Order: sequence, then structure tokens, then C-alpha cells
Amino acid sequence: MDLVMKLSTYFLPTLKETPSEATVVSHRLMLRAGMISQSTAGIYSWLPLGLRVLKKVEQIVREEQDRMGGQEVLMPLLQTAELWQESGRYDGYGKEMLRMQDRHERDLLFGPTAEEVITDIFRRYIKSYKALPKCFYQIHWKFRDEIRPRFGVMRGREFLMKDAYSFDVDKESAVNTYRAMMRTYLKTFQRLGLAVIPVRADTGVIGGDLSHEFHVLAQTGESQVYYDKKFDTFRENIDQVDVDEIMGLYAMADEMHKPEECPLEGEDLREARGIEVGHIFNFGTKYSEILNAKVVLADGSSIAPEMGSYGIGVSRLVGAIIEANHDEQGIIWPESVAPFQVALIGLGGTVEVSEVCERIYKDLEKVGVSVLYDNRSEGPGVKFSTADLIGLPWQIILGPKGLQEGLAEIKCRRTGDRESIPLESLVSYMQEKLC
RNA sequence: CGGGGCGUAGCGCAGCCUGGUAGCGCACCUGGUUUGGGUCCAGGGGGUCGGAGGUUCGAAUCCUCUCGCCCCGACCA
Repeated sequence: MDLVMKLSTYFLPTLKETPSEATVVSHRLMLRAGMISQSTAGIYSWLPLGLRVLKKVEQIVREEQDRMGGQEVLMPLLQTAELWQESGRYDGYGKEMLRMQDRHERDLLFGPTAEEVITDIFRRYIKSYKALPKCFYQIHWKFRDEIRPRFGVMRGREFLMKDAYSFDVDKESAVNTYRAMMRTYLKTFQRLGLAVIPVRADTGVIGGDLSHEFHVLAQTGESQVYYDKKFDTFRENIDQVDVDEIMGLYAMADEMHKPEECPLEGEDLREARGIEVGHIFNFGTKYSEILNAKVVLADGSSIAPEMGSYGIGVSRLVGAIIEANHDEQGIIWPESVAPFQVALIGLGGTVEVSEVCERIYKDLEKVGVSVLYDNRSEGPGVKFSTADLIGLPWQIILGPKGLQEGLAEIKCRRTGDRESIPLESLVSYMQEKLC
């Protein structure tokens, strides 16, 4: 990705007024910040600024999947009906699944998930218990023809999802994989700057017996979650807490919460709003059995491997991050996903100011800091508003007055704190702030 | 899918009730002005009034049908 862009040429169609269709804050801000453009209900184009964020999120998710031993694959968008008929889900999935025919009148569908495809791959190549465990994942577009898409990219029909599928030789090994994925998820969400609670969940259409949903805590969340207050104290280093301990704590989504069965009382029980951004399942041999995927054991007998599947809504996360990180002025990106690290704002439109600004961004570029330079001939108010709206973590402001004294101002978007820094130490100061 | 709302310039809206051939703010273009919080002045371009049919001398406005978008509910990453 380019480290430096100038606003005079960058495609950033910001809006002063909120389009009337957007009611939730992340949707409003994504439209106003020129991140997305709606094509039709639940289907969006990602514009340059939004795409940068999406890719950042995607990359963090990918790195953590790789770290836990996942192997990335890319499966087809279109799947054949036969495979789904074989698994028995073709009729069961309902209208949410978009179905179509090719020119030969062969029945196809736009994949809403990929258990069938991955199991088909597995059964064609993997024959021995020695090859296990295996975990595959992809980050790919899904289409689910939701009854009612809403909230911008938080509930689109077309959405970017990380879906992973695991195969283990037995239950015990499968539960280990499940725990490893739990740890991976906690780490992933922590890197994304989100407070997340893993709640016990219903296994729904996917089936199975062990399942957690991951909810980003945000006041505007769609679902109510109930959880042990210990989660609040884990927040900072949740990835280092023992996974069994976390799984042992009480945490339930609304529909699973039974006050009479809840072991917590009063202060110990926290209630909050959450946005579901991830869901993990262990579902045993449901698909391996029905699709006849088998491995041979040491004793020559064969078994159907234990499977799990693990989803993260990558595009939904972009919305969820905004829900959890914004103020009246606009978005406040966590540094890990910010489309650029620094907004460089040149004021006054003098040659001197622009020359120094050019030098600043070149110096920052050299040390790997990404900068969006507002070199438009707009007044200061417009530039400040734009910078606050798009929410880059740091603003470097240089005006004629500061230049005379050899000072630039650095503003932290999140706290609003401002500091005047001598121009010559600007780069090292920024490097320090960003590490 | 059930209930509700809305489609008029890129965006936000007025006009519709009570028909007479479209207007305001922002954005955009030109010239000037301004430069530490969406500056000010002047001029300008842009609209098959979502679509089709009907009533009428005449329809953004009334009637019928249709398409789309949004909100509330059941489902989901």
C-alpha cells in the first residue's frame, strides 16, 4: 500500500450531511468518511479509504490464523448444488442461499459457507490419521440473502468473512484445536483494539455441541450479553489468560442467559451490549460422516475426523470497530487498523508551509510512517473537520505561525491532546508515538 | 415474510392536502476574498419530480399498478 497520499488527488468523497438511509453511527460515518458506497441493499463498494481499513483488518486476522497453524486456501465463490444435496443442506438452507443456474442449466449456489467444499477437498486427498490435525482457512466473500440487510456493512448480504475448518483424529484433539482457536480469536480481537467477550452459544444450523460467539462490547450493539466481571479485569492481556479459565467463566448472550441458573449475582454479573463478530463451532463428525470423509487409524480401522468451523466477519468488524471507537466529530481508528497513521495538515497555503510539509511527509515515508497529506486549498476549519471525521490517530498541523517558530503541532485524535514539537525532532517523536 | 415510512439536482430537504409546467441549503464550476475549526461576496451549470398507465385543456401534485430504499420484528459473520 502507498505510504503517502495527497488529498488533492486522493479519492475521498466525504459528506458534510448524513445520507438519510443511514441510522447507525458506523454506517453514517463510513458513508460520510467516503469509505463505502452502497450499490443496493446490503451490497457495497469499498472506496480507497475503506478498503485500506478492510485490508488492515484482514491482514491481522490472517497473521493470527497463520500463527495458530492455519493454512490459507481460497475456495470457489460458486458451489455446486450436488455437494449440498449430498450433505443434506441444499433443501434445508432456505432462501438465504442464493441459487442460480449456469448455461447448461446446472444448479449452482453462491457459497454462504464452505463446510461441504472443504470436506470434499479433505476426502479427496487426506486418507491417514498421520496427516491430522489440519486446519484450513480462507478470507473470502460470502453471500447470504438476508431477509433484511441493515446497518451498512454490519449486516450486509455480501460480506468478507474469514472461515476456518479443522479436522482432528479424536474428540480430545478437536477440543484442543477449539481452545487454540479461542486463544487465537482473543489475540486477534485484542490486536484490533476491541474488547470482546466470548459467550456460550447455540449451535444453530451448523450443528454440534460446543460453540462460542464473540461479541464486541459497544453501546450500540444489537445483542445483550451477560458476563462475569472478571472479563473486565482481563481486558488488557486477555490473550495471556488461560483459555480454560476463560471458558469456565459465565458469559451468555441474551437467549442463552437464564437468570435462575446464573451463578453470579449483583456486582459480579455484568451486562452490556455486544456486536457479534465471530463464531466458533465444534460439531464432531456431522459433515465428515455424511460426506464420507475418512482417515485410516494405526490399527487399520477407519474413522470420520472430528471437525470444527470458525468464522470472523471481517467486513462487519470494520463497522464494529467504528461503533466502539468514535465521537461526535467522527471516527477514532485504533492504530492497528488506521488507514493512515498520520494526517498532515498544512495551513495558510503559503509556499513555505507546503515546502516544509512535503519534506515532513517524505521524512515520515522514509521511516515507514503512512501519511495522508491535506494539501488542498481549503480553510483550516474544513481541513480539521475532515481529519477528525476520517479519524487518523495522529494529526500533524503546520501553519505559518508555527513555522516561524520552527514548531509543528501534534494532536492525538483519541484524547485531543496537543503538543508543539520542534520540526527537527518531529520524525523521531512520531516514531516513538507509533511504536 | 408481516407491520410502518420514504423516493423531487451529487447530498439534505420544501412544494403535493387545495393540479397551472419546479425551488431552497450544502456540494460543484468561474472570478474575487479568507487561512488555527466546515470563511465571505458575485456570477454560473445541473432535475425524464423512481417507473408505467389512467383522469384532466393541463399532473411532482389526483387514481391504479409497479420498482427501489429505509425503519421495527423472526435469522445471521
